[in-house]
Amino acid sequence: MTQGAKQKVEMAEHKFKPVEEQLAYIKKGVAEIIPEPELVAKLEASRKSGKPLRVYLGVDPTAPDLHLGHTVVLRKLKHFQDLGHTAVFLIGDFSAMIGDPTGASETRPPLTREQVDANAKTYLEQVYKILDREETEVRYNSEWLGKMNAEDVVRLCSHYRLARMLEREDFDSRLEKGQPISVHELLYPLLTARDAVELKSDVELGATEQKFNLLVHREIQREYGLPGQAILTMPILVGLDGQRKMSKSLGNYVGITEAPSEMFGKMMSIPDELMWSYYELLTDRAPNEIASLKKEVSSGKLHPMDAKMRLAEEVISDFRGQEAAHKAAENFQRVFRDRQAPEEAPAVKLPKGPAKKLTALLVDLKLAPSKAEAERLIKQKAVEIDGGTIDDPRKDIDLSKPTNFLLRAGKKKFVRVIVE
RNA sequence: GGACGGGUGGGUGAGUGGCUAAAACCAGCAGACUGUAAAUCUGCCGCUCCUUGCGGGCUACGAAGGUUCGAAUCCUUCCCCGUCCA
Repeated sequence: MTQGAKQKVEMAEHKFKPVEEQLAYIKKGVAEIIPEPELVAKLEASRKSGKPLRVYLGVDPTAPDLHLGHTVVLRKLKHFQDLGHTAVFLIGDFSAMIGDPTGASETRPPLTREQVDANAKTYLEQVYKILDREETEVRYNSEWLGKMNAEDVVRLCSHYRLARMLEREDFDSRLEKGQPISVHELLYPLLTARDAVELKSDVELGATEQKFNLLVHREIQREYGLPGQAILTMPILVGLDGQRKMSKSLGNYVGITEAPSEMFGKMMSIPDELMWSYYELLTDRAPNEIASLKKEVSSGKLHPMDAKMRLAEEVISDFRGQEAAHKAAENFQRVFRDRQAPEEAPAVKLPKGPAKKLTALLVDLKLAPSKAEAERLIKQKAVEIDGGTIDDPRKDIDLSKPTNFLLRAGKKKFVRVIVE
């Protein structure tokens, strides 16, 4: 062995942590590794050769904002990045126009090019709150999918069988229930498999509901003469209702661009039991740390509310910084624990003008979606001005002279109204 | 291409001429209780106007027309979905 080659091997040995150590880090919070021995072998090979693994996560930019549910898998990708592997963030700008049928009980309306582009842009900015901007390889699947011609598509499709495709649960159950399935939906897993082929990935990450797609990707990679990627799935993050998966359409989500105090309030509203899975999937606390926290709570040493507040503060500081998170925590204490007015309610300046109906004012300030709803809120004693309940739906608010009051609608919504 | 079944509010789903802004359930919202948790209980849950009344107007049962004093309900055409046959 030459001097140089020897040196190279030594360097390689030091580039990655021992496989066992890596594996322990990788496994935290993971739902399933398919197949685990293969992942271990890949890690070993990479350590030996000094070549990082290519680990990718594909995301369809179907909505402009990320929520905590999305971050679970992103955090796992970040873990690989921390270990020195190559994180590939794939934006499914092409596949988003088909729409992933996963978990869908009906065909999704396809997105337009414009929507997809706009979403992709805001996605990336948010993704960098978790991933290292410099170290992340960002790819768009239109790069290759957009170039495929009919022949390429036919070829690709010939690698998979209909019966296999229909095995997947959402197709099967839709078929069973007599619900429509469009042919283009069958294409989704195949086209995204093309991504795995192009990226020559060693590992692909996804939520458990993506398992079927990821497995197809692995098989197709082999059909194209590549070693099949290992698959790593993460559990679905349960939403605020404690029942269903966190999703925007269900409204049980915490967006990562939301105001810290908003995020805080939402996090606090999760069922107690749920906080442990949030700890596991949304923080970097070690499993044994979480276990001991849990023990403290069940023994009565730690109040569940305090444990939850700690969680909320930790998660929020990941996205908004420690200071903002801490402020949100203080604000929460003040408003809900001590039942005082928030220190900083969003202030709205109104022009001087004639008296206005309270119902109209509530709508103007977006505290109610319609006047009918505003009237209901008032009748239900949900509206307060400077701490005093208003129950007269016909009340007029005098805006003809300078004034300043705190308007509350419901538990969470406050606005400071200022007329100068 | 043919035969049959179907399209109702955010969801499931009742309703076959007026009593239906449309049952019931779920979701959602508000209040009580609390730890803004959960559970529970109570109320609300299309929009709008005012004289806030078991008030008036408007919009709504795939779409457009029609019958009728009156249509989610009947008729015509169209669109969409499913099942079976080819």
